[in-house]
Amino acid sequence: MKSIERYNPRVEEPRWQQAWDDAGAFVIANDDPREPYYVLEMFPYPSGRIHMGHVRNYAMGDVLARYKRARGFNVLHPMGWDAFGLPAENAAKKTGTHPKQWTYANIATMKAQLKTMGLSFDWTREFATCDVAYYAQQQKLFLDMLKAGLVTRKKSKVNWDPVDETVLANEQVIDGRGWRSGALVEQRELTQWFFRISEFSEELLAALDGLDGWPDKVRLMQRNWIGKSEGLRLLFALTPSDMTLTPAIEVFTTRPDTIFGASFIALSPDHPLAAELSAANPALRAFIAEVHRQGTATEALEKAEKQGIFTGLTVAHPVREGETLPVYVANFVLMEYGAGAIFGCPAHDQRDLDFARKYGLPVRPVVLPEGADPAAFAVADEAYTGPGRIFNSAFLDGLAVDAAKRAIAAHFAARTVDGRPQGVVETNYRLRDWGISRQRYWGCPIPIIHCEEHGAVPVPDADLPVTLPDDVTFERPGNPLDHHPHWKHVACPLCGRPARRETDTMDTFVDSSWYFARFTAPDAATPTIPAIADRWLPVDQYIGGIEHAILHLLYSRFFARAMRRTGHLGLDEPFKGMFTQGMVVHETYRDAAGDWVLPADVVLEGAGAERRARHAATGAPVAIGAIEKMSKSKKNVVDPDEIVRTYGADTARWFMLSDSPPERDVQWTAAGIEGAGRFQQRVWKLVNEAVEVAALPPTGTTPAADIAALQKLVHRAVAAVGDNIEALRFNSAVAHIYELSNGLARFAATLAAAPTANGGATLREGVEKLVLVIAPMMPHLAESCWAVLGGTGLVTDTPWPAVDPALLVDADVVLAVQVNGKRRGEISVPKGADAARVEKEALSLEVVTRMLDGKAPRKVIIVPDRIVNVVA
RNA sequence: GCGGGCGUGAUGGAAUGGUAGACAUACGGGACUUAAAAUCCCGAGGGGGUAGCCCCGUGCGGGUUCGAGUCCCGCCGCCCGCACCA
Repeated sequence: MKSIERYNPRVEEPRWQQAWDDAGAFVIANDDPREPYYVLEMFPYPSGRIHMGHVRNYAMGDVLARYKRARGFNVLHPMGWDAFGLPAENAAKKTGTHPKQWTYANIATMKAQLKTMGLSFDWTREFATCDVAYYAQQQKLFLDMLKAGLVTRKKSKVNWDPVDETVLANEQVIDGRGWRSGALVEQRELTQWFFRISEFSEELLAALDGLDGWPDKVRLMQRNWIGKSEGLRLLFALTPSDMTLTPAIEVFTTRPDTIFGASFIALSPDHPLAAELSAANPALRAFIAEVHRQGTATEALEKAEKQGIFTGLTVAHPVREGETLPVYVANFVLMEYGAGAIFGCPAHDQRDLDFARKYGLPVRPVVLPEGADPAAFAVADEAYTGPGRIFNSAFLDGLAVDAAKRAIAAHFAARTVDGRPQGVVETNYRLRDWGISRQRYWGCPIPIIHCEEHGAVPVPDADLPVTLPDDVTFERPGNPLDHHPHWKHVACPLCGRPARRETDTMDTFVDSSWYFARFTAPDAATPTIPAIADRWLPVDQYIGGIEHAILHLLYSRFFARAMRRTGHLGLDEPFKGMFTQGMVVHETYRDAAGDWVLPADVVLEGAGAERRARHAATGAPVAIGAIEKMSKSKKNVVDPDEIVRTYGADTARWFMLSDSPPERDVQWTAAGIEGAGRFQQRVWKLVNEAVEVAALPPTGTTPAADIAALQKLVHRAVAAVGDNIEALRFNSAVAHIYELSNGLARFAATLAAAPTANGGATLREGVEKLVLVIAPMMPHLAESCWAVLGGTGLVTDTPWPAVDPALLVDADVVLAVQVNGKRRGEISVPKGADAARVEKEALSLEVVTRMLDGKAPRKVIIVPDRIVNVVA
């Protein structure tokens, strides 16, 4: 047999990419009659270069897209760029390159990199969110949402960096200082634009139950984030009354059943009443200022001691006649949640207990754990928050917690304070409105004009889009749009008098909250064409990182609802299936000086405990460190370009999909990628050999049983690979492909020694199917093999191989025979054999008779076609 | 603190409550080679036995079951999310 040349991906891969391009293989039409299927991977931020995390993400999506296409679907598989964001402005500050230039150059680089991976994207639908055509539509959406009452403008507290003159996200505040400037961060009240996501709190929560194509973990994270809690809004009358202040203080509680144990009231330092009182109370003023100063250091909050200051006010105890409760301002009460004030029941809330112990307030247990002695039950350092019966509580005594909540709610509903019901049942959510104003240049301008007379006026349709000016400078701190000589000076659309353009831009999360819809009609003159969007949406399978489990996915779910209200979409849930992939991790290496070393500069020797590393160039020893997420800072990165150049895209894709389950982290290793490369060569060799062996003059006939065995192997593998791809279990699909190719190779070797006509035909058929099932994962190799096999057209246009169900079942089955639950032997019986026969055969096994030692079995359990268990 | 997940050979990992370790990597042995690489074949959870076989084994301790890696309870360890949410 002639020797087979090695498969050369460097030649073959570009060739097939060109062939797909020429055939327009992945350009799809909205009106294609085939059933639509939408596969989407989270689009990348154009940071500069593709990394291995992208490779893994897109490899997974591509397998599914190609598989579904082979299954006859019209598959939408688009790609674009999440292109607005701060890094572009930082680059501008550092290198002087304009954000636009920097961003589009990065896109060009990364697109070229993606092209070498042979991904089945419909590139005709590509867009970047910084394209004017895209953000123009986003401005229309914003104005429609404003009209629909889904946008508001309100004051809110923000982290303000006084040096950079910008708002910082919580993550950008480190130890109370700006991450970039190092300046002490201030809390400022700014008027900002908000999307009213909280309007949908209940809906967003309730709909999670229906998202059964999502990981439970993500649904749970969203549930917690929305944070629903049901309780009572309760009024406490000031006593003695002071009408110059307020008649009553309002609190929110989820534990009204513990009201008899209440021993104080605490206001948030941001509570209006606290501000009012502080005017005449320097100590209180100082306390509030101190809390604000500490407030920004989020990290310190968890350890911060419960602190408070007595305001001098007291309120009447609502159920203990004649008693009063002191009113404090306390550092642990948040203004943003509930009523910004609480009542403290120290016996049954840990924070209240800590506070009460510090300020010597009474601790009165009112919930008795099941079985506890009411006379002896006491609370020391640990509050009791569990279930039980109410005691020490007059008319609530003896009730369970839930019953007591209802009873006390009814009690307060029937009473009034200041002419209002004293208690009102209320549901609260942790979810707050989404503040989208950013004092930055490289984002979507908010299409509003501020007029002294008319307030915030929407930019008229005719004046849209509001485009970003190119001539901006980044030398001065603050927002370049604000510094621009004339951009913001415009006339009021209503009165024509001088007015000021809104210079804030939108949070970049807005851009990514509806891009999936835009892909369905990327050139439309409206944000979407609803009929087309509704045909494609929801996205059948969305794939991306777990880091977006909350914000991005929640914002997108909100946007779908907002777009439905404004007539741009006909559905609520944007993503039917969601999959969160694991990270790509790699060992870290450090030299003697403690500097990180790139894996490419490291030579590894030995195995196990003997494993050593040294520097490739110098030979100096290098310490092998922890396995961590690939990151530039630790240099434990492998460049996809390098891998594609050395091994080819298919090998990189194959390695990313094999071994690790897709939801878990995958460890990149040199051995792993080499193994994947070897498999690529093995398939190539097998296909070429099969063609030669099948063409050899026959010397006999292969027994029917051997033919059937191979066919079974092939059909089972095809079925298993399909099932596994559908379930996104790519690692299991890979294992079945290995089994298939190993089986085919063994068969080919046997046939080479004694060629037959029937064997040759069966082998060829098997190899053809192998090629078709590896195609979603190694598409270039599959095309090359297909050509060798003389297949018609491109694999890309070839349907998934059919499976003969008859070949998936056996005539005979091997049953494991257990004695007392331990496997002792096996019997082969016809499939579906009756219990009597199975029992007879099992009991006649030598090992079974020996174990039974002449006694009759106590019981024989037979699971048809699976197992026999003899209980001795 | 609250919530969730995970723990299986040297390693990554398979396994609808039904033959634990599929498949791969690394390793050992062999074939081919002057040699190496590549390739192919064989071996392999631990222990015992010439062998047929036997004992032990999925973090630890219990339980349910004819049967548990899988279900339940309690620990230990690691990872992730949220975090003063009343």
